[in-house]
Amino acid sequence: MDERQAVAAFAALGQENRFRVVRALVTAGPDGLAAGVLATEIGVSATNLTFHLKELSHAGLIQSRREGKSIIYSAAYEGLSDLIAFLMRDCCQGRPEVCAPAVAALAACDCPPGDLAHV
Amino acid sequence: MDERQAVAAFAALGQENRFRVVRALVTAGPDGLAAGVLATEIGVSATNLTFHLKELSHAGLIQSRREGKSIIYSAAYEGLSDLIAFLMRDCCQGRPEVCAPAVAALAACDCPPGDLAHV
DNA sequence: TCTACGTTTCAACAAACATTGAAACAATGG
DNA sequence: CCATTGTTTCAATGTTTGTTGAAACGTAGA
Repeated sequence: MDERQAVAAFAALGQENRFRVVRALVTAGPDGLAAGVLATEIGVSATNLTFHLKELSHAGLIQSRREGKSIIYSAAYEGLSDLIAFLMRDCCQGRPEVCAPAVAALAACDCPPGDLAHV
Repeated sequence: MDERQAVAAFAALGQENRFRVVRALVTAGPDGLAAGVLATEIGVSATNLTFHLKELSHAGLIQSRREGKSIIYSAAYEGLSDLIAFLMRDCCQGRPEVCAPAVAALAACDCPPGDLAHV
């Protein structure tokens, strides 16, 4: 991930409705959510949602697939983790004041302990 | 850090010039950089820089102090690490696909090894 | 106190973004 | 094949954001 992509991703997340979309999709997991469901969940019109979804998709933070009449959106885990990684790489710069607290956040994360055994 | 603050921080970082300011200030360390130095380094007018600095300051990502004629800006490490922590907390949600790669980034970070011993 | 320097404020403008409603498109079931 | 449901496209609009130049402010040195 280069600077341009990172800035685009930050811009995508820097909008309330889009941020909520991402959160909803991450929470939903790999199965994702249909556009219509998302629209009601976020409380935004279908038209407007489409606009934001395109924005997020372009930023590489979400992806979509068709399933019957519905279009199912889901979080792009790779894009999200790339962003976290980029932010940490870019901001740590040899300063534990920045990245050490992130480690604490990691501990608070709900991931199954075994999956992080290699830490 | 709540959702509103996080979104504001993302929006602040979602602009090329502001992103570069933050990177320059993190790189500069706690001593920070004078506004004028930043302006030439980023390649932006003093007026415009002030605009972006206010934005970043409002988002809690930088801080300033006066030193003689100059105003010295520096990174707000707490704000930055809060943001990383928030992103990880919010995005991991029990999914190691997201946070495990962040751990790898941590390993790549240049922090003095001893400071992360408690990981 | 006068002048120079570094920075910010202000007002104006252009560009980008978010939101809306109507219309079009794609897939399904009758 | 028609009607229905779910989603997107399009054009129009209001709002926010980024940029600019001139003017003002604060500090320091002569």
